[in-house]
Amino acid sequence: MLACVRATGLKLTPQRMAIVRELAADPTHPTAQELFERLRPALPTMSFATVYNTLDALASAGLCAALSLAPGPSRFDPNMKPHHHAVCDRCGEVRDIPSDAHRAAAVARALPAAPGFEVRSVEQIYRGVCAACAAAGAQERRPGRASARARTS
Amino acid sequence: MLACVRATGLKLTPQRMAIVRELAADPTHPTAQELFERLRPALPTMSFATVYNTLDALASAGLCAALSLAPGPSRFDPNMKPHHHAVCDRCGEVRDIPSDAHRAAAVARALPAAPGFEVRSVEQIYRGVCAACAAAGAQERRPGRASARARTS
DNA sequence: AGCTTTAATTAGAAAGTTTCTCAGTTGCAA
DNA sequence: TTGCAACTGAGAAACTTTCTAATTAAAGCT
Repeated sequence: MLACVRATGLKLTPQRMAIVRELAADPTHPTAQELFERLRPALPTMSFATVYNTLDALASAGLCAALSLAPGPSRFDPNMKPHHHAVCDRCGEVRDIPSDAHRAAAVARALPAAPGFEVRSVEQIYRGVCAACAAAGAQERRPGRASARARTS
Repeated sequence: MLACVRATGLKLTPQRMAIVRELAADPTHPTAQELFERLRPALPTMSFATVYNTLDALASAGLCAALSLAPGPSRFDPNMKPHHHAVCDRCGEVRDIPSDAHRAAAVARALPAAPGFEVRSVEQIYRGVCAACAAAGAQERRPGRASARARTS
């Protein structure tokens, strides 16, 4: 993945290398804040804005994806192969779900309900409760910004 | 819908009636800010927090859905029937897409890739460019928080 | 290696979004 | 009608993201 960064014209700085390495190794879709805190010991002078800038640059270059699937901060996904996501309404955890290859072929088909809308990708969102939250019981809620309203559609 | 508000134990205040009426009549998935500004002429003393509180209460009661499908503020959806969404990567517009009834039956099926995850709903997200943005040309971007990184997966 | 160009980094401020506090008000069940 | 619990309004606070300006550093070329 590091080689890809160069290939897109982005400069290979130590901060970027660290961010890319950390993100590529992490399947849990970390937030910018989480990455920042994990990297702070190694790069104590790195600015928080650099994490945002870098993730934004990576996403713009098509090297990672920014996910906004639930309230709260964006999460970043190093997996650029087509796939779906399972989102926990309690803790906000996002998990990859491999997509059936045959269904991915439906991408770019016109939407009868939205004439003129040019579809570039289709993803499926499975909303529910992850195993950990289910085990923790019904009274638990994730700290901070999540609440019952995290449920959508 | 107003009757439903009472039915869930929520009190029927003038503010709530106005918010519910405005939201129910609007298929464009308005943000809290948009609703607040539209209602301000009629309810000039209403607080912005009241709009958030009310929408949160409605969503918790299952009378509307809070959508977080793209960067930027949450959008609210009065349509509680199962359906999908088309999201414009440029302007952030969200449009309803009716769901095939037979596919909705797949809800609650276990996910082999995420054992223990209890699926409560499945929705499909079509990402792309809406007709208006496509007509406006490739150089246009939506104001504020959107950018190329709005693309996900 | 040194120079140049250009992009990236830092730190902090600012903007935007959402939640919280608390005093005062009001819907509504009894 | 009365009392209680829930709601509202106003502002502050917390959180997320973007921006600014000055400095620093990477990449390509000699």
